[in-house]
Amino acid sequence: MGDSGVNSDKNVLESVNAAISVLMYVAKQPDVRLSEIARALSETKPRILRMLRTLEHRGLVRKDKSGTYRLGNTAIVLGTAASTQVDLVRVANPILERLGQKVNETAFLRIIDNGESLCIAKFEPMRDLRVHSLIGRRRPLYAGSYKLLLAFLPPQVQDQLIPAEIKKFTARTIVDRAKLKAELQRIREAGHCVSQGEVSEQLVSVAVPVLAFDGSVIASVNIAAPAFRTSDSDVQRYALLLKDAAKKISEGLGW
Amino acid sequence: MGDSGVNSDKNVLESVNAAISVLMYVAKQPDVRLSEIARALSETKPRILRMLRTLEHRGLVRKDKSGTYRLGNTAIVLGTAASTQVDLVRVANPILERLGQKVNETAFLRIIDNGESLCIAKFEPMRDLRVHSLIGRRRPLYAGSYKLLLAFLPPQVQDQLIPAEIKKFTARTIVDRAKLKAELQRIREAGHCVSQGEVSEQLVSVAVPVLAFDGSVIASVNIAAPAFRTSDSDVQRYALLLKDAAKKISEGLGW
DNA sequence: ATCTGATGTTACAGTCATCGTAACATGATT
DNA sequence: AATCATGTTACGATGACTGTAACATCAGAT
Repeated sequence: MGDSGVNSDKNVLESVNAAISVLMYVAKQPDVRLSEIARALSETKPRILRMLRTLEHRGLVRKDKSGTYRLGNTAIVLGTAASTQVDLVRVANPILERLGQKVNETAFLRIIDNGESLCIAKFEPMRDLRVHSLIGRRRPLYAGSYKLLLAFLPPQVQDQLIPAEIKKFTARTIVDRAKLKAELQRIREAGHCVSQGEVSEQLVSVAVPVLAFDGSVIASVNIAAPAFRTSDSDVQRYALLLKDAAKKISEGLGW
Repeated sequence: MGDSGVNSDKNVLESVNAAISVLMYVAKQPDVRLSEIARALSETKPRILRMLRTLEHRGLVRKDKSGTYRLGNTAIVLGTAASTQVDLVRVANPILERLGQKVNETAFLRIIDNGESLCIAKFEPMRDLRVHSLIGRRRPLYAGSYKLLLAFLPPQVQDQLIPAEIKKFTARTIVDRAKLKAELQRIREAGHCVSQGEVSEQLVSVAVPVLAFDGSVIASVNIAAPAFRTSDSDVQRYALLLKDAAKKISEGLGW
């Protein structure tokens, strides 16, 4: 694995790395105080102060009058530039939007990042009751429809990524390792994944793989919807629409 | 002014600051090589390498197979979080969109950042010929409709921000200092600013101030359009619509 | 009003992370 | 081959960064 240790990666500048941690903490917890950051990251206050000053100097964070910090203008500039530079997101966004509009439910895109499932693009429909989704949210790879990404990895990598202790989100969460592996096999054969309340009781989620130019799975497109308004035929329809969307994204990536 | 020097700000971590420079360079110049960054920033290659490795380790940049760097997934997460945290952008975006849809032209939001005009939100209509706009683009404060922000600053601050040598973008650019100051006075009285080809020959741009809760000017809303399809009455209409949009944004900020 | 326990801030001296040099590796172009 | 780019590794010197300690400021409690 190479980077199995705590602070293993070589050639990483410690102070820069720590500053990024501060930045990401502010991203996750807006309107946070210096002391809270120091506590959460187990750092000293002077160090955090110096880092916040540096980040503020560049506009990445902004200090409010009340003394709390939140992200600043430079973070917006950065994110906008990133959206145009990360092919996957740039290509997927309009396709996700059309898909989501069509089914009038939440659609999103997930990738594997650091052994977790990470949401990097989304669409939410304009209706009162809808599934909330959040870019940047991380989820375990073994749960619900997130497991689709796991299913298309080599078995030995799967084994490494499935933890010894599987967290039981709901009564339907698959906690048995053997059952999970069998389910992964089934997903690979079916080419899509359906989760009926495995992570949240009342939610149904369908996922489908997005292929890169070389045929490898690089992401998943998902639709998530409240169970009460999602019939079996809806699920079937979603799977088909998702496969179509995934194909379009793949093509957009230069398949 | 306190921070008038070149590298004046105290308590700024040099290595973190330099790493941010690398990050922002990648944001501006996608698919850039290590050597080019080192050259552009006048740094040594090993230093840039260490910084890129650190940024890559956190997913802020991504190294392509060809050895070039571009922004990574974490930058997207960061930017999305920033959009929801920066009040001005969050509030302005939907209002900008409605405004832009209505006039079927490009609308954007600008603030003063580091003595320049910085674009932090935009809307572009879906039509073949439209004004291109870019979040993160910086423009001089004295030119075209960008000067609206300058107009509402105290006179002595204006004097500091107007450079000795004014760059002549077009034949219509106001290069005379006295004329510029007179124009700023006129803008303040009128409450809006019209630029007819002062920055780009064929463009008309109208701008209006956005007030913060305390009545200070914190941003400008602009509409930019090709001159040939923009009549004087259009300009008048834009000014009114802009004032309406600016008022809505101010209210959204808790005016 | 005084005390208490937070907060953010400054200063400083030690040391370790960070730096640049130099040497090497790799690949493209002549 | 030879040249001139590129990216990479190693290592010793040094100064940027660190934590400690002391101070400042504020809120709440007594």
